[in-house]
Amino acid sequence: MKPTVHDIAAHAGVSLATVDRVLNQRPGVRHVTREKVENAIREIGYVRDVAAANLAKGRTYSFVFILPASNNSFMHGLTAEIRDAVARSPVERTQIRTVEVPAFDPDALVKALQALGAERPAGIALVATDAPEVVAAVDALVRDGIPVVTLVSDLTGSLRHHYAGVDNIAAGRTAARLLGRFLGGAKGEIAVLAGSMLVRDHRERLEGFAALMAQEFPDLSILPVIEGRDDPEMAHMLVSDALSKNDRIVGIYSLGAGNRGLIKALKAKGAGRQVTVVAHELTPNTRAALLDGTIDAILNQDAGHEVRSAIRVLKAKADGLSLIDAQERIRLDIFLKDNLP
Amino acid sequence: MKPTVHDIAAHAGVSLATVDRVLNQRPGVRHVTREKVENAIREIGYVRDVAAANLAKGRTYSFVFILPASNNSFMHGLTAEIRDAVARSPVERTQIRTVEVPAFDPDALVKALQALGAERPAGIALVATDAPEVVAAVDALVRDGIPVVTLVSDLTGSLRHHYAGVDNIAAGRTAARLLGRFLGGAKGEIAVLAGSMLVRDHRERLEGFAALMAQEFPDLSILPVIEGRDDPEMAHMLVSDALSKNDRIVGIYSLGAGNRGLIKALKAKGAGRQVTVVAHELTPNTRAALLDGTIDAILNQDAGHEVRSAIRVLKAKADGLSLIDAQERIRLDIFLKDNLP
DNA sequence: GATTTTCTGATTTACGTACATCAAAATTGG
DNA sequence: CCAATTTTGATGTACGTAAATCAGAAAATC
Repeated sequence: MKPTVHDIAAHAGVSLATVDRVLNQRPGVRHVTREKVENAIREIGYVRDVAAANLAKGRTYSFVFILPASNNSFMHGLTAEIRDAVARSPVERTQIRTVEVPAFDPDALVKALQALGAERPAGIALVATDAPEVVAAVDALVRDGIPVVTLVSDLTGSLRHHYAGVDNIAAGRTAARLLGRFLGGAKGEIAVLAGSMLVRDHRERLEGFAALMAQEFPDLSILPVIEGRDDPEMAHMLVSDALSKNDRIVGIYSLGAGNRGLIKALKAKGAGRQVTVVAHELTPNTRAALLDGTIDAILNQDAGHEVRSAIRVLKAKADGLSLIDAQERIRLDIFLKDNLP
Repeated sequence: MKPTVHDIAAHAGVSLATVDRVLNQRPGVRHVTREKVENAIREIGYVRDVAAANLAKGRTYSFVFILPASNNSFMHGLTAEIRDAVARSPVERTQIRTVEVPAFDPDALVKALQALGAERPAGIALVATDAPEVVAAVDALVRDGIPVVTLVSDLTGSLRHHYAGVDNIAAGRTAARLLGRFLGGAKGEIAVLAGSMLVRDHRERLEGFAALMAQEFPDLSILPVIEGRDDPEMAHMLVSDALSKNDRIVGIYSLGAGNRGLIKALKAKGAGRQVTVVAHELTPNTRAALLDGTIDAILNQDAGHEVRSAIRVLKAKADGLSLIDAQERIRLDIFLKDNLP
């Protein structure tokens, strides 16, 4: 049978109350007594029954998700996943609230973080905007004992407990290898469509992409990055333009959102041409384009997995429990026509 | 606040005991009363607190995993993951036991299933061998009310509650597309190395592979399947032989285990040749080969995810809870050099 | 040695559910 | 209508932990 608090008490020769004081780090226990109890815990291999503990505490975890108010498919998907999690939340003793902040606006994010610090939620998940003041705000929360995880976009150099997102440098490298291999030794130029180079994940993807291209596919040269601001209209215009002006373009890497415009441009201009395309994020648009051959491969991060992972991590941190690392690793999904979910 | 059994009782105007009788389908409740209670449950949106319920029941789920006694890296990885799950099991109120049966032996599997039926575990996960008598044995268990999930290899036509594994036809198609695209329009022949065509997953992979090859890459022809029985020695010999005899081989699809032999053969013979290779299952061997360029892509199923998913599903079935479908979908991971975990 | 302060023990209630028992009420059969 | 039966109510205990109270013991202070 699993050992209980009573077993600890018996084994350590102390009372239940003392065991409780030690377990829940309440004051009023002499050092020697505390050690006796801790030894007993170790010796009989006690593990707290979290379910019973939470039942007793009547605890509900209140988590907050801070999201940028971006209007693209990926963010819509993300909020949908959070909604689903909210729907499940009563069962899991969690209470999840989302806060929207203007996108790419460090100050607004900092304000939101500071406001949250005052209410002391059981945990915070945020899509980070990469700026020193945000790092400082996050660090302040962490020092204050509030679990913080970054979602989708990380905050390097901060004390955040965990990052629930993909390795974007690896994603860029993977995209480069796919494009390079699919092009099978052809010479030519590669266009890169990004949202904005101000966003860390986009920068990182480009960095990985460019590095691997230079290293392994020297016959393919990368054109100056097209910044479409994740906007379909703008992407459409810019890509159309590039394809008309430059007929040496053999491949395109779309590392941001706004793929609707890219696809439209490809369908119009691509008729007579053979352009190999690798894009990010599986959405209804990119899925259709993959199936009809406009796009050759899609790199994806599973928003549902990210949200669930973030919640699991926050919960574990709040309870002081350990994680199954492999389970919390967010994978970079590669989708071809044939392995779509 | 979350409604409790007391709220149901108050709302339905009955006693707690009656609510309990309805909730746990105990006898002795008139039809009309039962309906009153059920309506109340629906109206106030009661959901049973599973943690509290299990605490009260003192319940521990006893699950059994039935595994083939195969000696390859994938199965070793799978058993390692199960071991990890066993280590975590006390925390999750589960008790997991594994049973080994001879590989590819339907009769042995049926015997094991029947023996288990007698002890009525809370759930069974099995790596299925595809045979009618196994289907019958599984169906008998399911009819008897025992949750059953298939792991890694499915049992089509059976009543199993769930399959925790990848879509092997899609895997074969994906392999074909990768090989075809990587070969970039080259003409030539493709060798296929399988374990045995008696195993359903291998058959399905081949089926998907052949279908897509024929359809989209007519310049690549598939050679008769090499059956290496998932044995490194045998695979080594057969592949070496094939490579020596046939210099039109430009690609290899290894859809089973025993990749150690394949890699050895490729390293010996491949020096002067350019053979594109897609293999299944990420193991220390295949990982090294991917990194050194001997293998070009690895298709993988995450054994850890499969095991955890199987346990979650069994638990949900045992509790009569619903699942998050997306979470239980086992993905086909595609690994290139750059996105290895 | 008396007094204050710091620890420790004993005990109780609570969380939400399961399960058992016994008595009381309602229903059914004859 | 009475007896037999079925249905319902009232109540208590249990699961493993948290948290609180209060009394008593031990240690520290003077």
